[in-house]
Amino acid sequence: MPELPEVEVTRLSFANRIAGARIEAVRLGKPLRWPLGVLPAALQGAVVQQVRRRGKYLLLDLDRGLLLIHLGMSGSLAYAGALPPPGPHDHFELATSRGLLRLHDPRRFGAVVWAASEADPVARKLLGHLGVEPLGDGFDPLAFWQALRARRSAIKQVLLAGDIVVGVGNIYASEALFAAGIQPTLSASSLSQARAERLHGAIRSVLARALEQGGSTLRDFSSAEGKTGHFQLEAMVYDRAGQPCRACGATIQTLRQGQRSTYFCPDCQTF
DNA sequence: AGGGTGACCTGTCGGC
DNA sequence: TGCCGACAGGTCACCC
Repeated sequence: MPELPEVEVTRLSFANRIAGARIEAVRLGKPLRWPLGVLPAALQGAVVQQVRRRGKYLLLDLDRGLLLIHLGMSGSLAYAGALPPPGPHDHFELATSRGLLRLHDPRRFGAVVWAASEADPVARKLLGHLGVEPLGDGFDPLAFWQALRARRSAIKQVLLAGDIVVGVGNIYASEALFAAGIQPTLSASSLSQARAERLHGAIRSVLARALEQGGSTLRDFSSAEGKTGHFQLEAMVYDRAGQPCRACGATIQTLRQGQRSTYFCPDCQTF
Protein backbone atom coordinates (compact mmCIF):
# COMPACT_ATOMS: atom_id res chain seq x y z
CA MET A 1 0.00 0.00 0.00
CA PRO A 2 2.36 2.60 1.11
CA GLU A 3 4.34 4.92 -1.04
CA LEU A 4 5.38 8.33 0.18
CA PRO A 5 1.91 9.89 0.15
CA GLU A 6 0.36 7.05 2.13
CA VAL A 7 3.18 7.04 4.66
CA GLU A 8 2.98 10.82 5.06
CA VAL A 9 -0.80 10.73 5.39
CA THR A 10 -0.35 8.10 8.07
CA ARG A 11 2.22 10.24 9.87
CA LEU A 12 0.06 13.35 9.79
CA SER A 13 -2.90 11.39 11.11
CA PHE A 14 -1.31 10.54 14.45
CA ALA A 15 1.95 12.45 14.97
CA ASN A 16 0.47 15.28 16.99
CA ARG A 17 -1.75 13.01 19.04
CA ILE A 18 0.99 10.60 20.06
CA ALA A 19 3.62 13.21 20.90
CA GLY A 20 4.32 13.07 24.62
CA ALA A 21 2.79 9.61 25.07
CA ARG A 22 4.56 7.18 27.37
CA ILE A 23 4.86 3.57 26.22
CA GLU A 24 3.30 1.31 28.80
CA ALA A 25 3.29 -2.05 27.06
CA VAL A 26 4.36 -3.71 23.84
CA ARG A 27 2.43 -6.53 22.22
CA LEU A 28 3.90 -8.57 19.41
CA GLY A 29 2.16 -10.84 16.89
CA LYS A 30 3.90 -12.87 14.24
CA PRO A 31 7.40 -11.77 13.26
CA LEU A 32 7.73 -8.96 10.76
CA ARG A 33 10.64 -8.29 8.44
CA TRP A 34 14.15 -7.74 9.78
CA PRO A 35 13.83 -9.03 13.30
CA LEU A 36 17.03 -7.08 13.96
CA GLY A 37 17.37 -7.91 17.57
CA VAL A 38 14.49 -8.09 19.97
CA LEU A 39 12.85 -4.80 20.73
CA PRO A 40 14.61 -3.76 23.89
CA ALA A 41 12.82 -3.84 27.17
CA ALA A 42 13.92 -0.21 27.32
CA LEU A 43 11.01 0.54 25.02
CA GLN A 44 8.81 0.19 28.04
CA GLY A 45 8.47 3.55 29.72
CA ALA A 46 9.95 5.45 26.78
CA VAL A 47 8.24 8.66 25.70
CA VAL A 48 7.37 9.39 22.08
CA GLN A 49 8.65 12.86 21.31
CA GLN A 50 7.77 13.29 17.66
CA VAL A 51 7.08 11.33 14.49
CA ARG A 52 9.13 11.99 11.38
CA ARG A 53 9.27 10.36 7.96
CA ARG A 54 12.26 9.42 5.83
CA GLY A 55 11.32 7.95 2.47
CA LYS A 56 8.75 5.29 3.27
CA TYR A 57 9.92 4.89 6.86
CA LEU A 58 8.18 6.40 9.86
CA LEU A 59 10.60 7.44 12.57
CA LEU A 60 9.26 7.66 16.11
CA ASP A 61 11.75 9.66 18.13
CA LEU A 62 11.78 8.42 21.69
CA ASP A 63 13.53 9.81 24.71
CA ARG A 64 15.73 6.73 24.32
CA GLY A 65 16.51 5.91 20.72
CA LEU A 66 14.04 5.74 17.88
CA LEU A 67 11.60 3.29 16.41
CA LEU A 68 11.67 2.76 12.65
CA ILE A 69 8.38 1.56 11.22
CA HIS A 70 7.96 0.43 7.61
CA LEU A 71 4.55 -0.51 6.23
CA GLY A 72 5.85 -2.87 3.55
CA MET A 73 3.28 -3.75 0.90
CA SER A 74 0.22 -4.29 3.02
CA GLY A 75 0.79 -2.46 6.29
CA SER A 76 -1.28 0.22 7.94
CA LEU A 77 -1.31 1.83 11.35
CA ALA A 78 -4.23 2.55 13.60
CA TYR A 79 -4.02 4.95 16.54
CA ALA A 80 -6.92 5.44 18.91
CA GLY A 81 -7.86 5.49 22.53
CA ALA A 82 -9.38 2.08 22.10
CA LEU A 83 -9.31 -0.47 19.31
CA PRO A 84 -11.14 -3.73 18.62
CA PRO A 85 -9.44 -6.90 19.89
CA PRO A 86 -6.33 -7.62 17.80
CA GLY A 87 -6.84 -9.84 14.77
CA PRO A 88 -4.56 -12.41 13.18
CA HIS A 89 -2.76 -9.75 11.09
CA ASP A 90 -2.11 -7.26 13.88
CA HIS A 91 1.56 -7.88 14.57
CA PHE A 92 2.74 -4.96 16.66
CA GLU A 93 1.04 -2.77 19.20
CA LEU A 94 2.13 -0.11 21.62
CA ALA A 95 -0.11 0.65 24.55
CA THR A 96 0.65 4.22 25.52
CA SER A 97 -0.61 6.76 28.01
CA ARG A 98 -2.48 8.36 25.10
CA GLY A 99 -3.89 5.34 23.31
CA LEU A 100 -3.03 2.31 21.24
CA LEU A 101 -0.79 2.32 18.18
CA ARG A 102 -1.29 -0.85 16.15
CA LEU A 103 0.36 -2.15 12.99
CA HIS A 104 -1.86 -4.28 10.76
CA ASP A 105 0.11 -6.07 8.05
CA PRO A 106 -1.24 -9.25 6.41
CA ARG A 107 1.82 -9.92 4.25
CA ARG A 108 4.33 -9.03 6.97
CA PHE A 109 6.75 -7.26 4.64
CA GLY A 110 6.63 -4.39 7.08
CA ALA A 111 9.12 -3.80 9.84
CA VAL A 112 9.53 -2.37 13.30
CA VAL A 113 13.12 -1.77 14.29
CA TRP A 114 14.59 -0.03 17.29
CA ALA A 115 17.86 1.89 16.96
CA ALA A 116 19.81 3.84 19.54
CA SER A 117 20.08 6.75 17.12
CA GLU A 118 20.15 7.48 13.40
CA ALA A 119 23.90 6.97 13.57
CA ASP A 120 23.32 3.45 14.88
CA PRO A 121 24.50 0.87 12.31
CA VAL A 122 21.03 -0.65 12.32
CA ALA A 123 19.46 2.65 11.29
CA ARG A 124 22.19 3.41 8.80
CA LYS A 125 21.70 0.09 7.10
CA LEU A 126 18.05 0.91 6.47
CA LEU A 127 18.27 4.65 5.84
CA GLY A 128 21.83 5.29 4.77
CA HIS A 129 21.48 4.63 1.08
CA LEU A 130 18.23 6.52 0.57
CA GLY A 131 18.03 9.29 -2.00
CA VAL A 132 16.70 12.80 -1.50
CA GLU A 133 13.21 13.68 -0.33
CA PRO A 134 11.16 14.58 -3.41
CA LEU A 135 9.06 17.21 -1.64
CA GLY A 136 12.01 18.83 0.12
CA ASP A 137 14.41 21.56 -0.89
CA GLY A 138 17.12 19.01 -1.54
CA PHE A 139 15.41 17.69 -4.66
CA ASP A 140 17.16 19.74 -7.30
CA PRO A 141 16.33 19.44 -11.03
CA LEU A 142 19.90 19.74 -12.25
CA ALA A 143 21.30 17.31 -9.70
CA PHE A 144 18.46 14.92 -10.53
CA TRP A 145 19.37 14.96 -14.22
CA GLN A 146 23.02 14.44 -13.45
CA ALA A 147 22.24 11.48 -11.21
CA LEU A 148 20.07 9.92 -13.90
CA ARG A 149 22.84 10.25 -16.46
CA ALA A 150 24.91 7.71 -14.55
CA ARG A 151 22.21 5.04 -14.70
CA ARG A 152 21.61 2.85 -17.69
CA SER A 153 18.58 0.99 -16.33
CA ALA A 154 15.06 1.85 -17.41
CA ILE A 155 13.89 5.11 -15.87
CA LYS A 156 10.94 3.39 -14.16
CA GLN A 157 13.25 1.03 -12.33
CA VAL A 158 15.66 3.78 -11.37
CA LEU A 159 12.77 5.68 -9.78
CA LEU A 160 11.70 2.58 -7.85
CA ALA A 161 15.23 1.92 -6.62
CA GLY A 162 14.96 4.93 -4.33
CA ASP A 163 18.65 5.73 -4.15
CA ILE A 164 18.32 8.91 -6.22
CA VAL A 165 14.92 10.07 -4.99
CA VAL A 166 12.84 8.31 -2.33
CA GLY A 167 9.17 7.66 -1.91
CA VAL A 168 8.18 6.89 -5.48
CA GLY A 169 6.70 3.40 -5.65
CA ASN A 170 4.89 1.46 -8.31
CA ILE A 171 1.81 3.66 -8.57
CA TYR A 172 3.49 7.03 -8.59
CA ALA A 173 6.37 5.97 -10.85
CA SER A 174 3.89 5.14 -13.60
CA GLU A 175 1.90 8.29 -12.89
CA ALA A 176 4.92 10.60 -12.87
CA LEU A 177 6.29 9.15 -16.10
CA PHE A 178 2.91 9.67 -17.72
CA ALA A 179 2.78 13.26 -16.52
CA ALA A 180 6.26 13.86 -17.94
CA GLY A 181 5.51 12.13 -21.25
CA ILE A 182 8.37 9.66 -20.84
CA GLN A 183 8.39 6.00 -21.86
CA PRO A 184 8.99 3.85 -18.77
CA THR A 185 11.51 1.66 -20.58
CA LEU A 186 13.76 4.54 -21.62
CA SER A 187 17.26 4.32 -20.18
CA ALA A 188 17.61 6.88 -17.38
CA SER A 189 20.93 7.96 -18.84
CA SER A 190 19.36 9.05 -22.09
CA LEU A 191 16.91 11.59 -20.64
CA SER A 192 17.59 15.08 -21.91
CA GLN A 193 18.06 17.76 -19.30
CA ALA A 194 14.72 19.26 -20.25
CA ARG A 195 12.93 15.90 -19.86
CA ALA A 196 14.65 15.19 -16.57
CA GLU A 197 13.51 18.55 -15.27
CA ARG A 198 10.01 17.87 -16.48
CA LEU A 199 10.09 14.51 -14.65
CA HIS A 200 11.36 16.26 -11.55
CA GLY A 201 8.32 18.53 -11.61
CA ALA A 202 5.99 15.63 -12.37
CA ILE A 203 7.23 13.63 -9.39
CA ARG A 204 6.62 16.57 -7.11
CA SER A 205 3.20 17.40 -8.44
CA VAL A 206 1.96 13.80 -8.53
CA LEU A 207 3.10 13.11 -4.96
CA ALA A 208 1.73 16.41 -3.69
CA ARG A 209 -1.62 15.79 -5.33
CA ALA A 210 -1.77 12.25 -3.94
CA LEU A 211 -1.01 13.64 -0.51
CA GLU A 212 -3.89 16.10 -0.86
CA GLN A 213 -6.16 13.22 -1.76
CA GLY A 214 -5.19 11.21 1.30
CA GLY A 215 -3.09 8.76 -0.73
CA SER A 216 -4.36 5.86 -2.82
CA THR A 217 -6.56 3.14 -1.39
CA LEU A 218 -6.38 0.20 -3.77
CA ARG A 219 -7.43 -2.42 -1.28
CA ASP A 220 -7.36 -1.49 2.33
CA PHE A 221 -5.09 1.45 3.01
CA SER A 222 -6.28 3.86 5.63
CA SER A 223 -4.62 6.46 7.79
CA ALA A 224 -4.08 5.98 11.50
CA GLU A 225 -7.47 7.57 12.07
CA GLY A 226 -9.12 5.22 9.60
CA LYS A 227 -9.56 7.49 6.58
CA THR A 228 -9.14 6.01 3.10
CA GLY A 229 -7.37 7.72 0.19
CA HIS A 230 -8.89 8.87 -3.08
CA PHE A 231 -6.02 9.42 -5.49
CA GLN A 232 -6.69 6.09 -7.23
CA LEU A 233 -9.86 7.65 -8.65
CA GLU A 234 -7.84 10.16 -10.61
CA ALA A 235 -4.92 7.97 -11.64
CA MET A 236 -4.14 8.51 -15.32
CA VAL A 237 -2.56 5.12 -16.01
CA TYR A 238 -2.04 2.98 -12.91
CA ASP A 239 -4.26 -0.12 -12.92
CA ARG A 240 -6.00 1.13 -16.09
CA ALA A 241 -4.70 -1.38 -18.66
CA GLY A 242 -7.10 -1.67 -21.59
CA GLN A 243 -8.98 1.50 -20.67
CA PRO A 244 -8.84 4.69 -22.71
CA CYS A 245 -6.23 7.28 -21.85
CA ARG A 246 -7.90 10.15 -20.01
CA ALA A 247 -5.82 12.57 -22.07
CA CYS A 248 -5.88 11.20 -25.63
CA GLY A 249 -8.16 8.18 -25.70
CA ALA A 250 -5.50 5.67 -26.73
CA THR A 251 -5.60 2.33 -24.93
CA ILE A 252 -3.48 2.18 -21.77
CA GLN A 253 -0.84 -0.54 -22.01
CA THR A 254 0.92 -2.60 -19.39
CA LEU A 255 4.27 -4.35 -19.26
CA ARG A 256 6.49 -6.03 -16.68
CA GLN A 257 9.68 -4.44 -15.42
CA GLY A 258 11.59 -6.19 -12.69
CA GLN A 259 8.55 -8.32 -11.88
CA ARG A 260 6.39 -5.23 -11.33
CA SER A 261 3.59 -4.01 -13.55
CA THR A 262 4.10 -0.74 -15.39
CA TYR A 263 1.22 1.20 -16.95
CA PHE A 264 1.61 3.77 -19.69
CA CYS A 265 -0.05 5.50 -22.62
CA PRO A 266 1.71 4.67 -25.90
CA ASP A 267 0.63 7.96 -27.46
CA CYS A 268 1.28 10.38 -24.59
CA GLN A 269 4.62 8.91 -23.51
CA THR A 270 6.91 9.18 -26.49
CA PHE A 271 10.22 10.47 -25.15
C1' DA B 1 29.24 -0.04 -8.05
C1' DG B 2 25.44 -1.00 -11.05
C1' DG B 3 22.33 -4.24 -12.49
C1' DG B 4 19.54 -8.43 -12.51
C1' DT B 5 17.07 -12.14 -9.83
C1' DG B 6 14.91 -14.60 -6.17
C1' DA B 7 13.11 -14.35 -1.66
C1' DC B 8 10.15 -12.96 1.92
C1' DC B 9 4.32 -13.62 3.14
C1' DT B 10 -0.84 -13.83 2.75
C1' DG B 11 -4.97 -12.89 0.29
C1' DT B 12 -7.70 -12.48 -3.83
C1' DC B 13 -9.13 -13.18 -8.36
C1' DG B 14 -9.69 -15.31 -12.92
C1' DG B 15 -9.62 -19.45 -15.61
C1' DC B 16 -10.37 -24.23 -16.18
C1' DT C 1 -17.29 -26.00 -6.15
C1' DG C 2 -12.30 -26.64 -6.11
C1' DC C 3 -7.73 -26.12 -7.48
C1' DC C 4 -3.82 -23.46 -9.36
C1' DG C 5 -1.32 -19.87 -11.10
C1' DA C 6 -0.71 -14.99 -11.35
C1' DC C 7 -0.64 -10.97 -9.10
C1' DA C 8 -0.66 -7.23 -5.25
C1' DG C 9 1.24 -0.38 -2.73
C1' DG C 10 8.45 -2.93 -0.97
C1' DT C 11 13.10 -3.97 -0.29
C1' DC C 12 16.92 -6.78 0.71
C1' DA C 13 20.64 -10.44 0.09
C1' DC C 14 22.79 -12.47 -3.37
C1' DC C 15 24.96 -13.17 -7.69
C1' DC C 16 27.63 -11.41 -12.02
